[in-house]
Amino acid sequence: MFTLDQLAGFVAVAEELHFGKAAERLNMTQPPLSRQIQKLEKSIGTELLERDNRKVQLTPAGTAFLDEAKRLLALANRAPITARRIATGRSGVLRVGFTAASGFSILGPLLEEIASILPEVDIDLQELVTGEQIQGLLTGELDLGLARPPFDGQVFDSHLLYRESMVLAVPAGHPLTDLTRPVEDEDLRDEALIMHSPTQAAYFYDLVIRMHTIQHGNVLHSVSQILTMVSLVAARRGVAFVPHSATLLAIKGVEFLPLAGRSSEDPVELHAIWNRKVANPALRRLLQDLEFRTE
Amino acid sequence: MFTLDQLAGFVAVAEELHFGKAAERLNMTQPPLSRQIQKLEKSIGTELLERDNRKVQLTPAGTAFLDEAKRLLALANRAPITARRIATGRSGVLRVGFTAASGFSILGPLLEEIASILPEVDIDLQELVTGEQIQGLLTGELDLGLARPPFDGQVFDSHLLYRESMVLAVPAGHPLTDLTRPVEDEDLRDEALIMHSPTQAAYFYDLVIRMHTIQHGNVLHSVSQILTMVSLVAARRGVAFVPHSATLLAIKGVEFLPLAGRSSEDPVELHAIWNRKVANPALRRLLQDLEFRTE
DNA sequence: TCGGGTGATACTCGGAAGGCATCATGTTCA
DNA sequence: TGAACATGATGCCTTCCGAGTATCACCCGA
Repeated sequence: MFTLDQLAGFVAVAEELHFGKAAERLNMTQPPLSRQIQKLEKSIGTELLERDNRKVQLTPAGTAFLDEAKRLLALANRAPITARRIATGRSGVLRVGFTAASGFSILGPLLEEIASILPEVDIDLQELVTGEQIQGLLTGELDLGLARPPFDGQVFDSHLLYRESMVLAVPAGHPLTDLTRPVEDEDLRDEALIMHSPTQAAYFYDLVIRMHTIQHGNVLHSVSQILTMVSLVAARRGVAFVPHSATLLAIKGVEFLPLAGRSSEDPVELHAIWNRKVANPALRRLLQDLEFRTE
Repeated sequence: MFTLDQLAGFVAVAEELHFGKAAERLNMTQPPLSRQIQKLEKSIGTELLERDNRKVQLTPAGTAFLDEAKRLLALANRAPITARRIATGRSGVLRVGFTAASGFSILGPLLEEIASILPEVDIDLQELVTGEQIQGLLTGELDLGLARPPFDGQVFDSHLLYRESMVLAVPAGHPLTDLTRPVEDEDLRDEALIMHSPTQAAYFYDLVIRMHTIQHGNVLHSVSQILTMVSLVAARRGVAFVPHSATLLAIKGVEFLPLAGRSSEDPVELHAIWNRKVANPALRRLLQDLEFRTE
């Protein structure tokens, strides 16, 4: 049987793809690390890494094993924490990731609901973008995420929490506020636009691109946080597409206008997502009580 | 950090509720087991077992930890097995590229055969032209291609899957359908011809150029997809040389006529090709079982 | 009070793991 | 083309961990 140290060694090498750097990261020298990996491979019964004298690569088996090793280590890290929590009278921890935007609206009520179902469970909250949440759910550092599509249905199960419309954030007193009808794309032809980052906020970026005709010359900034966008609007730098829940932000000098077209059909989705391999007993109980489907 | 042996020790004691019997089950003596548990508790930071000199009981923290420990051990047992399965090719992913034309005919049966040889291997299919397949095989993004010559025999190994003839696709009711003999090049002197793209479908283009005398003034379109060609024929835009397997396309308003000369000698080849440096164990197993030659 | 049962402790020894020095091999650049 | 460099593997030494044996400490019942 292998040891957890060997797993940690393997993960380090698999991530660095370099024995020396991995050894450094593990605060040890390279030779014992080499031997660790050799022993691990021997006890597994198959090669995990392919090393010619120039570079290190994962074999297919190694790729799969890396996944399992990470999960194992995450579980091994979490188990003692859970035990200690229980020993001190609480019954566990639920680590929840959420996107900033979900914090404006659903997070509060959801937490209250969780607290009523699992009164003795500590809830550990982290604001993370969807990509980071998915990473966390994979490694077991997170139990539940409040995130936006897309995510891999093979690995994650999910539950649609709610849908909302997009609205347009404009500075107070802006000419568009005089309109008595929803804002059309045409109206924005000459407006400076504060856009979402296509990498950091891909979901919103894609949504807006899909539903609206954007004059690219008008785009001023690419930002990843809704709050930042609204702040920039308040600073009269331009207008911005934001989810309806952003109207709950009481920021002075910003008004929110309805949009015409498909943006009014609640296209913005927020999902609760979790790893299908639910490891945390508190989460399992929560999903049952909330009647989210699980398997 | 604790060790997996300590976990196994803890699980044994937790299930037996007796150090001596647990030690026996683990093929060891009782004293080291006691110390194992002590160390485990120390590294966890909390008591897991309550022992007075008469009996052993789980603490609440111990109960929760037992759950996690079992899960951990199960995972630790399974991970090497999974890795070995992948290494021996019994499990994993096989990425297969295929040309659209091969999809009409051989792809279905081939997939069935692969599925029967490698029932637990996921097959990832991508429709790609030969050039893209070769690229994918080089970068390792593809394991197996169903493609047409030419390709570099230094780098790729291949196996001829089948040969077929070229036929002529003509609109229904076209005068040529009245012929009782194969179509000669002469017959096409005044026909509008839908040709293959010399860049995107070089294989077919070269084949036709080599085997037939084409009146270049007659060429109407250069397209890369067999399906597109047949559709254009159906739209009565002209006639087209297509591989025999295209007759399997049930497109209305198209008839297929035999060709005279070398085109009737099955000149169209479809090969399975793969990188000589087979990296994917699933592929290695497949090639062996299909008795494709490898080195 | 004594004997049986049970978990903890003391001591010893073998093996495993880490560090240092060095090797083997492949790459790069003058 | 050859010398310096980079990188993973090996040999050797030392340390430390863990298992075994023997024994202790404690509780219980007769």
